[in-house]
Amino acid sequence: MATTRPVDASRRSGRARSAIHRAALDLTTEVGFTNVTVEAIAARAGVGKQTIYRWWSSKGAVVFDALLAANENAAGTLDLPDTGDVVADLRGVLRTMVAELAEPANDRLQRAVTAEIQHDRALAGEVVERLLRPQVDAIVARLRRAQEVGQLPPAADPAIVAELLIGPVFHRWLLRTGPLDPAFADSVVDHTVGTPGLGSADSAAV
Amino acid sequence: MATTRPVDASRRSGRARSAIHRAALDLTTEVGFTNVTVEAIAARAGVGKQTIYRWWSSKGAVVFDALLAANENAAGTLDLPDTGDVVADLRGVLRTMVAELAEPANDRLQRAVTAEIQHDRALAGEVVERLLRPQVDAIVARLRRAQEVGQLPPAADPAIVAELLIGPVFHRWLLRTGPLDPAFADSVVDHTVGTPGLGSADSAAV
Amino acid sequence: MATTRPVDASRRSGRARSAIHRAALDLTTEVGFTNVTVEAIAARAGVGKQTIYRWWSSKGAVVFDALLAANENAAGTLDLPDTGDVVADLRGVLRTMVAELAEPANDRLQRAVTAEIQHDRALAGEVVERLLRPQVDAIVARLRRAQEVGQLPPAADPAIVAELLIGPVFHRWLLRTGPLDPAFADSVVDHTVGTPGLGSADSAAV
Amino acid sequence: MATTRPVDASRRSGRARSAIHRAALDLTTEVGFTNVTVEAIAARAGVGKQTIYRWWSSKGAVVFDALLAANENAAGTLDLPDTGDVVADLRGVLRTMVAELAEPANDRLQRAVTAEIQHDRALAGEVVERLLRPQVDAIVARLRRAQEVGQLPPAADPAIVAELLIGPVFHRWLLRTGPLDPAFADSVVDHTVGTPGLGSADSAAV
DNA sequence: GGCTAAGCGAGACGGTACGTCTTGTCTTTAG
DNA sequence: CTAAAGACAAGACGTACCGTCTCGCTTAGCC
Repeated sequence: MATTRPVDASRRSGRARSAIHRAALDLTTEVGFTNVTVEAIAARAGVGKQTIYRWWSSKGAVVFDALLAANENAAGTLDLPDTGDVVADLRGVLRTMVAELAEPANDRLQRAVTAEIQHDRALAGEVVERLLRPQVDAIVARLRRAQEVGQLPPAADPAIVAELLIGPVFHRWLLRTGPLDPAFADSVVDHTVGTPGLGSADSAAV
Repeated sequence: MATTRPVDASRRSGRARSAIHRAALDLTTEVGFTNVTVEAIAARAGVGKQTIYRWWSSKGAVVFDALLAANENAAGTLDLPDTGDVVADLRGVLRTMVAELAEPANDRLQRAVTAEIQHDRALAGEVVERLLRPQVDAIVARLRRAQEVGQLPPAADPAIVAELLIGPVFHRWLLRTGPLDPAFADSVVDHTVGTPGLGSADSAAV
Repeated sequence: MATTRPVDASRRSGRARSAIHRAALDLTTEVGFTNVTVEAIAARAGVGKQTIYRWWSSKGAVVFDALLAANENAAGTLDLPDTGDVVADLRGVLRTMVAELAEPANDRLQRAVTAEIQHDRALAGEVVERLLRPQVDAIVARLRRAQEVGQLPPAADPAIVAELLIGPVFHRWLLRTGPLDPAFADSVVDHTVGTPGLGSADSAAV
Repeated sequence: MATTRPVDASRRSGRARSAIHRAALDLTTEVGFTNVTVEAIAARAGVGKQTIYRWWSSKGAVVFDALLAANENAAGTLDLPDTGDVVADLRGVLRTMVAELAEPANDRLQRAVTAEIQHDRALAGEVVERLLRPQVDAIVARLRRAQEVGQLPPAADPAIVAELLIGPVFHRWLLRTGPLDPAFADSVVDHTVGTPGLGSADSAAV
């Protein structure tokens, strides 16, 4: 060509970065995190291994960075719906959570993440802060509004209640202790914020 | 064990078996599951690698079998104390759970197990059935007794309530979303079976 | 056999012995000596490994014992034909030798033997004495008769001449330095005992 | 080298290559070819196993490549002395050959080579062409000069005569059919090119 | 004709080496 | 001058055999 374009190094490096992100995510869902190799990511991304090692410290770091980047882009709003009925709203939230975890690609990816952060505290912190925390905060906010309108006793700690909701779903999903379906989601919500008098036989007797 | 290949087990060397178990557990707590190698286990146990591969299919299988065997031996009774006060009893159970997870060696081992079973469904099933299930069942039994004496509303599903108790603890431990201390254990119990009227603002208002 | 350990041979199972012999020979021609394993011989013969190790000291010992036993059975007489024409007779001998070495199964087996005896002096001795020596002796005997009837100069050492005949054929076969065909066999005989005056230009000039 | 896999050799590390060559040769003479292992070569050379497997296909290939390289360096001239007396000259050649084969380190190495090339045709070809052929060619050249000056009958084929000289020495050495000493070397030369009339009793009678 | 010592088939055992794979660093080469 | 391509040292992988060692079970031969 007559006019050769000047090589823009910053743009090129961005190309490599996103190619690596894409390759990392694709490979993880295709063969599972354990079977992903740095070499495979480099090959798939059309990139030298050194280009990966220059910016990331390990396979884990690459894949999570990719995951976080993807999530951040797709983030959108995390405001929970507020129909005025906190039980109905939370049922919706937990049903969504259950549905997402049931989706195979998601399930695989989340399990890989959960497994991996068990031996990398730094990654763990980042994943929790950037993927999980926003979700929890949204629930806490919704619970606070419920408290304001008297749908939740003032004594209840919204932060604890949020964990009471998320914890069992997470537990059942991760350990497969039972079927993870909408019915379970509803049960958790009902036992936590829905059933009057669950807290004590006395109140039920009232 | 279920995780072993069904060869002729009658000729199996008990000496080798227990040496491998011990080596596997020791190494896992010493260097962490990820850094354990089959070769190291074999060397430490004074055993040929083939003797490991003859009876187990992977590093994971060895370590879990070791863990399960150790737990089975130490099992003893799983009956929860029944002081008549279900809230107090459950506080005790969760405080114990929290304390155990706080113990470094235990923490490491449990995290390794949890991470590993994410990519081995067979192991996952076994771990859940043999390590977790008994614990859950004991809590369910205790809850049922509470129901019989009117400390828990008849409408509550003891199985769900048990997960409401365990789930949040597990979640906070695994993801380190917050401090895992006795206070948190108490909070979970209180919000789940202790606080009258948590279930609804109405009942609290009564 | 000399290569076996002197246990109590009276109880020895003939069935096992011959099954091992057969398996050893078959496997050697099938996959080559290097790829034969004691375990494979045992399996093929339907025999425990210990039964082999009880009577032989190594894979080599088994295969050679098998080979020697087979040869001894098939031995018959080694008398060379004596048509009165020593050149014609030796051409026949060498042509036969060449033809046998050209036969693939034989070629493989002989090469395996030759390779193996390079690192087992005891086996080497036995192979030479029991497989090679009779052949050489037969040639020497024929040469002596030729000498008696004046077809070979009295000064020639029949033992040396025999090696002059066998050596080149063996050399060309083992190292594949050239085509091993009847023409070569004839050439060797002719240059050694056939061509008048090969020995010196003077005699040729006579 | 012909025994290597045709990867991109331009990037190859000369340091690794020669360290491997040296280690291979040293180990072979120290413990014998059979007891040499690729792992030991790698360890001794301070090299990863993969670096060996990247460029050679087997232990044999490494050792021979090392041997060939060493021989090529040390090659020098292969011109045989020409004193005018072909018998004396050839006696010298064969005595040298005998002496070299009698030297223990050499004996071990040559036997190992000879054994090994029995199950690797490619290696066999290379060894013959690069180690043996030059030697044979030198003898053939000397014989041709002898023919020109009438010390060898024109009818004799120098190539065959060369094999008549080398073959028996090789045969006796490899199979240990008898003492390999200078006397034998002389005998072979005398019976082949030295003794007038060995070819026929008639010429002797003249 | 029963006892007993052996040989037997089987195969687990502690080992060694195999040839492959991946890691993270270092080096070459082409654009 | 940079970055792809990929060689390198290291070391674990899971497999194949080694030669030794029990196991029960024939089976031979001496009492």
